[in-house]
Amino acid sequence: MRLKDRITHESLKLFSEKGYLNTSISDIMEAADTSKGGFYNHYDSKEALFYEVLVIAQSIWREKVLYGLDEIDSPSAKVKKLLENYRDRYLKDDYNFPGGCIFVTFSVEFDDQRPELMQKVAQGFVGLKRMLKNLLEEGKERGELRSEVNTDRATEMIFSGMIGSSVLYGVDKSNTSLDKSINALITYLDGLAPTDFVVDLNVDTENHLVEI
Amino acid sequence: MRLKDRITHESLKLFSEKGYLNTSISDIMEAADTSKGGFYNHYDSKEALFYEVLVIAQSIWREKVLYGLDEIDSPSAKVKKLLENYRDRYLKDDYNFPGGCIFVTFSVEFDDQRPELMQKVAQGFVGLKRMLKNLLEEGKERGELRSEVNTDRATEMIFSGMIGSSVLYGVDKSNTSLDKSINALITYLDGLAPTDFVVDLNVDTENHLVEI
DNA sequence: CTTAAAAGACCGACGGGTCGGTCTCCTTCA
DNA sequence: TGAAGGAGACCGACCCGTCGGTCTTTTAAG
Repeated sequence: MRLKDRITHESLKLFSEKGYLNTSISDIMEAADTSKGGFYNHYDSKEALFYEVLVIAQSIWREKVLYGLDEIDSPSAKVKKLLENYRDRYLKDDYNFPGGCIFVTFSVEFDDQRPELMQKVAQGFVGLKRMLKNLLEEGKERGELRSEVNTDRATEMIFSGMIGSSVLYGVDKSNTSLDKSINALITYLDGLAPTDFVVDLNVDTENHLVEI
Repeated sequence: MRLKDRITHESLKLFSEKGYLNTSISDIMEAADTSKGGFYNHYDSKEALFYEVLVIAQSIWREKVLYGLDEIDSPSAKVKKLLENYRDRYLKDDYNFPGGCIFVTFSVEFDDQRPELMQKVAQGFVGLKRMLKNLLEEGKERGELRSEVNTDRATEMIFSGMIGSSVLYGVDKSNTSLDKSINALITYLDGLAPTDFVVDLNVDTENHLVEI
């Protein structure tokens, strides 16, 4: 692995653990086993490194979270797969993001403080939310979601649930509690389907509508 | 306002905006209009200040978020009121927390980095989650929630939704989008009630069960 | 031998924290 | 009653370490 790649990769990990502001260049130098000269030979400044790392992080995010989605036709199954990927392939990815979701870390440390950096990070959030919204809309059109489901509110639930889950995963670093919170979102999504779609809703009692 | 109170109050605000690690004592000195001597006359260290500010933040949180709950008998109405308080009285409280939820900020900057500080913050999360769980359990026992509702999953949804909402509020600082995400949680909560409880579900089409 | 990569000495700014000192106000005793 | 004394709030110069960043020197590959 070339030095430049070592620097970006170690920065990715350190930023996800400590954030950008609290990671010093000496931290990065040590992790990448290099020196000031080695670092500044490849990057003009810490901020230049940030922008490059952000782009890399976004591309890894896409590769992890959107994995296998294009092989799925059903929009609601796509959302489900996205949540599973988010849980298993992205948040649990210790190799790239040992400190949890790097975008959440960035957004918390940059708001009120570094609006120019914040903006770049926020774009990713907007994109994810729009994607969720579009998938749910399309799922509703196809009859995969009940007709009275409000897709705006469902998007809010899933989106804020994803962000909240990753914050809480950072707090306790417990795989089982991450599974619980993402699985709650998946069950919620399943619950939006029409009753004749429900095959594995796994609620306490099954299908109370029939009982009425 | 005495100097010590000015210091704690300004620290509260600065910590909520910039976090603990990225707030310097000079920032605090400037905001509280004092000097090194003035600061260290009241606090032994920056960390000692942190613990005091944390306790104050928690007591303000309780006062804001639990306001009026003891006058309510119904557990599910308590959860609803809590969410409204969280939205209107806590997150929008610019006087004390101009940077949004201080606990989220702390938890993101401390995980992987300052476990001893993290622990104190995490206790608050545990307490809130347990409170939500207990209220939903009790609501279910009283028949305010449908019998097939899984209170564990419902707790996950509301809890992670609250955390996610406050992160996203920090990102865009928009009252309307905060309202949207918290209102989605409230609507979700309403949706857990038995059908004969539903009076203002305000979904797109009303009460599809009747139609069947 | 050339040249790009990497090393590390060095710089000024700023971090948390210390310390000698001043100023104000309250106590105390003639 | 009023001057002496003492306590503690507050000030700011200073300490040492670390920050991001620069620059010259050394290394090593072609």
